[in-house]
Amino acid sequence: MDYAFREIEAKWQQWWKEKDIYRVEADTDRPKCYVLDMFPYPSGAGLHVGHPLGYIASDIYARYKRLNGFNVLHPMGYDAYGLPAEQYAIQTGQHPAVTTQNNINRYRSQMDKLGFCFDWSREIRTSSPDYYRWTQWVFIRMFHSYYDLNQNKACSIVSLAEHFAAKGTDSLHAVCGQPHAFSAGEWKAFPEKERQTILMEYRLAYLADTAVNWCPGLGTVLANDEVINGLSERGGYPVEQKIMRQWCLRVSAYANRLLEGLDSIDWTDSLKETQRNWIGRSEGAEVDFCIDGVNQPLTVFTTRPDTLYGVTFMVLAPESEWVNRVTSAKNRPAVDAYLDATRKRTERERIAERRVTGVFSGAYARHPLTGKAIPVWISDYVLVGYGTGAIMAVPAHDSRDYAFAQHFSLPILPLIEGCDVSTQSFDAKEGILINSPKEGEEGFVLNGLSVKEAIARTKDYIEAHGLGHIKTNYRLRDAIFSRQRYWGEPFPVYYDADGLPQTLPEECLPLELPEVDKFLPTADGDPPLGHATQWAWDTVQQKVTDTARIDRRTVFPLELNTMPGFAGSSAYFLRYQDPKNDQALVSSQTNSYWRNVDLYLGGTEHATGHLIYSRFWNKFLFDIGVACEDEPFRRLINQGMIQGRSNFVYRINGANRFVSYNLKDNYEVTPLHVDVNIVSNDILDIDAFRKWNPEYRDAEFILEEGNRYVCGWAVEKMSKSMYNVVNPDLIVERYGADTLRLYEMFLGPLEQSKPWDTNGIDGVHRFLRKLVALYEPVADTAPDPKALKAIHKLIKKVTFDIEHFSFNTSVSAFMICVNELTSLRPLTRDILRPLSIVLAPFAPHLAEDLWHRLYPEETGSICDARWPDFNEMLLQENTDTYAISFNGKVRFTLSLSANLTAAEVEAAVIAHPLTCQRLEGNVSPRKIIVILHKIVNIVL
RNA sequence: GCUCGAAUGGUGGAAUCGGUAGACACGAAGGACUUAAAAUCCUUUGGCUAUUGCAGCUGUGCGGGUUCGAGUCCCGCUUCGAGUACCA
Repeated sequence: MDYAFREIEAKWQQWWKEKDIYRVEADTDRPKCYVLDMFPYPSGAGLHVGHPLGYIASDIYARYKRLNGFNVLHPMGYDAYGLPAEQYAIQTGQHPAVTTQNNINRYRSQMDKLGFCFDWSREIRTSSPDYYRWTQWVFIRMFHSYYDLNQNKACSIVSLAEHFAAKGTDSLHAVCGQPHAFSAGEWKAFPEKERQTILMEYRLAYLADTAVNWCPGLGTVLANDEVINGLSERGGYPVEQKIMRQWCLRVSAYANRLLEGLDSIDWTDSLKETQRNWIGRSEGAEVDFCIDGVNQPLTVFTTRPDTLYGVTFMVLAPESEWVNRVTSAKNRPAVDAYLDATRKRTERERIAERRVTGVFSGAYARHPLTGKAIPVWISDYVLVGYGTGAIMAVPAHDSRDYAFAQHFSLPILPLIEGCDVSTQSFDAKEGILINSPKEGEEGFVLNGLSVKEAIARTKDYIEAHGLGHIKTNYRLRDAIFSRQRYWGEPFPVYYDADGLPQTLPEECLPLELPEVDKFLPTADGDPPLGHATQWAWDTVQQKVTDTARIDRRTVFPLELNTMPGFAGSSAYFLRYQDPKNDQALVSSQTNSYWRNVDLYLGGTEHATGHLIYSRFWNKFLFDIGVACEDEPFRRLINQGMIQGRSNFVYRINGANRFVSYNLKDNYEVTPLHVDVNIVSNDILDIDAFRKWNPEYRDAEFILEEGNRYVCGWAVEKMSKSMYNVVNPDLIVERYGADTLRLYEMFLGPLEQSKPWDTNGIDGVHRFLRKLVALYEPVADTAPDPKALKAIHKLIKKVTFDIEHFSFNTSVSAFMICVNELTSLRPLTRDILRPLSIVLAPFAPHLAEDLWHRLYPEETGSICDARWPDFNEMLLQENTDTYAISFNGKVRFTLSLSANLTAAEVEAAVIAHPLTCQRLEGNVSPRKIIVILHKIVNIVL
C-alpha cells in the first residue's frame, strides 16, 4: 500500500474544514484546557521552517488533551501592528494595512498546509477596530485608576479624589510618581489644573516628562526592552536619551505582585530568573543627608546601610534636579561644562567607553552619624532613573565608587576587618565590621558585628532616629506607552481648553485609525497622525459630548501618538475566549469557564517584554474584575530557536571549477554559500546548481568517491543572504505535512535551539511508509500478545512523553513500535485502533485516513476518539520481586525476570556478602533486573 | 562583571527517581534482490586488544569526592551558549 500523502492531506484538510471539526464553544459539562501559541507578527518574509516548531508542539498537546476528553481552546491570530509594515510604507507608499493583509494571507495559507487544529472562527488581529476597541478601553480604565497599597490593588481614581477631599494625603498609601503632602482643605483650595496634575502622579496610565529612548532612525521612542546595546531592536539604529512628554503605564506599581506571582506559576526556572532580574527587587534603606544651606535633605538609597561610616563623598546623577539646587556659584561654570559634555554622549558611548568622569558641585553634606562634611560630586555613573538619582559613595566597598575615588583622589575608608583595599574595593557582603565606635564608646556602635547584623542594626537605628527609613526598590521601570508612529492603536484621548488630557467616552470606542497620505512626521515634527486634522475634528465633533471644553484654537485636539506594539498583545489571550463580544472585552461568564491559559508556548525573546506587560495588564484586569485569574499563563514552555544550516561549495580561485569538500585542501579555494534547497544530505544537486545561477551554467566539478559533490556546512542565523532559509511549503510538497511535523519534533528537545538540517527527514518519512503498510491486510483473529505488548508500551511511552513535552522521544518510540509490529503482520483492529489514535496528535492527516480505512462506516473524526489506556499488567514480565539490602538497609526493590529460576538467583545472591530477602507483591523498576544479573554474574 | 543553562560516537540525540551509557535516526561499510539504477531488506558501526576464543580493557569536557554503584549527586576548574549590565 502506497503512502499517497498529497491526496491524504488535501482530502482531510478539506473534510475538517467542511465539518468544522475544530470549532469549540464553552461547555460547562466538560473540563476546559486552553492551549495558546504566541501569535505571530506577519512579516513579509513568510513563515520559515523554524516558525511552526512551537505551533506543532502546541497542536500535539491540544489534540492530545482533546482525545482525553478536554474541551480545548486552541486559537490563533495576528499581532498585526508593527514597525516593519510602516517602514515599508514609508519606502514604497503601500499602505501598512495592505502589506499586513498580504502577509496574513501568506501566513494563513502556509499554516493551513500543516494541519493545525486551530479554531479559526476565533481569529483576532490587533489592528482590527473590533479588537483594538478593547485595547483602548483598557487604557481608559487604567487612566481612571490608581494603585492602592492598603488594598494592594488598582482602584478608581474617583475614590482617590474623594480621599483627598476628605482627608488630604493623610492615611493614604498609594503608588505615586512624586510624593505630595497636603490637607483636605488645601486640596479643596487647589485650582482644578493643579488637582489634575496631582492626580496624574497616581494614575496607572499617565502623562509625564520622562527620559526616553529616542531613536532618530525610526523617528520614535522605544521601551527599554526594545533597545539592545544602545541600538533599536528593529532596524538596529542608534538610540539616544531625550526628555519628552509621553504616556506611561505604571507597571512599577505591580512590581511586587509581578515578582511574587512567579512562585505560583509553572514556568522554567531560567525564565522566572530573567523576570526576577528584570524586576530587580532590592531591599535597603533611604538615608537623608542634610546639605549646608539647603532646607530639604538629600535622600539616597542604599542596600548597604552598614557601610554608612565609610561614606567619603556623595554623587548626583547629572540629570538630577539636585544638581541645580546644590551647585555653588564658584563651581557652576565647571558643572555646566560637564553637564553639556554628558548630554552629548549617547548611551552607547557611555557603555562603550566606561571611563570615569565627574565634577565637584561645591556643596557639602553632613554625615548623619558623624556630622563630618562630605563633598557632593556629579557623575554620569549614577542613574537618574533608579533610587533617588543620588548615592552615598562608599569607595572601600563598591567598585564603582572605588574607581571614582581613585580617579579624583578621594579618601577610601575600609570598614571590614582584614580587607585589603589598596588595589580594589571589597564588595562582598561578608566579614566583621571595624572603624566605627566600639562598644562603650560614644556614638552608634557597629564594630564587631557581621555585615548581616550590621545591616539590620543600622536599618533600625536610622528608622528610630529619623535619619531615613527602610525601603524596597525595584529596577522595573514604568513602561513608556507613546510611539510617534502611524501603524498602531490611536489613543482615545483629547485635550481640553486647559491642555489637560481627557478620555473619550467608552461607548464611543473604537476610535478608528484614520487614513493618512503620508506616513512620515508632519512639517512641524508631529507624528504622522498630525496629517489627519479632518479626522481629529470630526472625532471631537462626534464623540466628545462636552464640546464646550474643547479648545477651538488648538490645531489638533486629539492625542497624536499611537500605542506601542505590546499594547495589542497584552490581553489577546482573554479576547480569544469571547472574540465577537461587542459589549465587553470578555464576558465574565465566558471568562469564568476558560479562565487562564493552561499552556502557553513561545520564544524566550519575550521574557522581559510581552511576558511582563501581559502579566501586568492581566493583573490590572483582575483588579477591576474583568479577568478571574491573577496570572494569565499557568504554564509556559519556551521552544528553542531553529537556526539555519548553511551549505558551502568551494570554488577554485580564478576558475569556474568547484571542488568537493574532502578534496578542497589540495586547492586554493573560496567557500561560497549555496542554496540549501538544492543540497540533500550535503550532496549537491549539480544540475540544479547550474540552473540556480547563470554564472555557474558551465561550471566544472571535481567530484569525490561515488561521483558526488559533497558540500561543507556551518550553523548560522537563518537568513536570505546565507541561502539557508527553508520554506515549510517545499518540505510539505516533497514529504507531506505529517512528515514535517514528525521531523520537527524528532530534531531534538523542544526547548533547545538547534540548526535546521534535513539530513534524516528521509528516515521519518520511511517510518510513515512502514506504518501505512501495517494496515493492510487487517487480520480477523485474536491479537498477538507480542503485538499487544508492543502497542501498550507505545501508549504508555507516548502518554508520558506528551505530558512532559518530550516529543522527540515519542517519535523514536513510534519507530521502535512499528519495527516490532512489522514482523508480526497481519495485525488486528485491537492493535491498529490505538495505534491510529496515539498517532493522531503527531500525524493528524494520516491518522484520520487510517482511522476511516479501519472503520469505513465511521462518520466522525478521529479527533473525537478516546485516548487509549495502557495495561500495566501486560507490560510486566513474569517476575518475582526482591529487595536488595546492604548492612540491613533496604536500598532497592526489584522485579526479576531471568533465564535463571528465582531459586537459583536467590541462592546466588544470598551467597554474596550482600543480603537479599524475599518480598510479597510485584512493584519495582524494570531496569534493575539487569543489575541483579550483574550481581549474579559476579557471584557465579 | 553578575545570573542561568549546557558539554555524551562521524552527526542529531536517548538514558524519565543514582541502576546494562550510546535507544531511535542519519551517515558510513559490507551483503541480498536487480542487466543496471532506484526502492526495499539483512549484517556491522564509541575506542583499543582479541577475533579458527565465547571475551577483556577503556569510555559521557577536566580534577577530586560521596556511594555497593555516578552521564546523573557534591566541591573545584575549562569551554561554549543565553540573559543582563554602571540598578548603589
